[in-house]
Amino acid sequence: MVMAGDNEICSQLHAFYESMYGYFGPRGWWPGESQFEICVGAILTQSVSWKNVAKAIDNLKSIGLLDIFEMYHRPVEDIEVCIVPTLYYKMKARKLKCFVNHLVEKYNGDFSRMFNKSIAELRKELLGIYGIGPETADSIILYAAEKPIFVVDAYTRRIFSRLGFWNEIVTYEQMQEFFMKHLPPETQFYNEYHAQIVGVGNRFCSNKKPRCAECPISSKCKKIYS
DNA sequence: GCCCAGGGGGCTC
DNA sequence: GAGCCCCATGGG
Repeated sequence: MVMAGDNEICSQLHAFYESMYGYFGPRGWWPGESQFEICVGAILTQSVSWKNVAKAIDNLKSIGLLDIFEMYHRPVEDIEVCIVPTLYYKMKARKLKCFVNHLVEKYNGDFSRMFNKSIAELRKELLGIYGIGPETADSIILYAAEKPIFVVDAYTRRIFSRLGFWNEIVTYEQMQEFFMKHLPPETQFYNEYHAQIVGVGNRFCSNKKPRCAECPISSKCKKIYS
């Protein structure tokens, strides 16, 4: 972790945000027309880019499976064929089933009931569902439940290690605490901040082909990869 | 042909 | 509780 003062870190984080927002504009996250679609997307995007998830979501929609009770009643094989593009499709179909089972059997499919609790309680509950780890739980809390928790991911790890804030072996919780300590807990701000980071990660900061020269925050990077 | 992609579960020690 | 392997496809 860096040794700079908290105030300095706060200003740096805000400056990064301004640079990214200036480049991309509002990103309108999370893509999804319903809370259920957001949750499905959060599970499907595990370890895969959104492009593949979009195909899978379209497939699910086309046969009416992007519906809580439809997904609850239909066999897992129906889900599998729709989500092949998202990698690990057999496991992810099982994960979707576990999530929808929980939602229906405990809350009769009512998200407002499921989300009507503190962030800490909701997070603990989500982490108890098969297939939901820290990042997926936090994505659901922020984007579906609209409660202020900062979502971090592989892009956050990579970008902020290249910016010099930590090394790559930092834990998920360390990264999350870092942002939540230095940024005000506002749902819409956390929403947009994470969306901006993913934008930068996608376009400029891949492991294969970094494009630092065009990246809106690369001038702050300590390490430049060519 | 090879590498890697926005995680998470399960096992080992 | 860290360190591995597994899942299993598609694009650059």
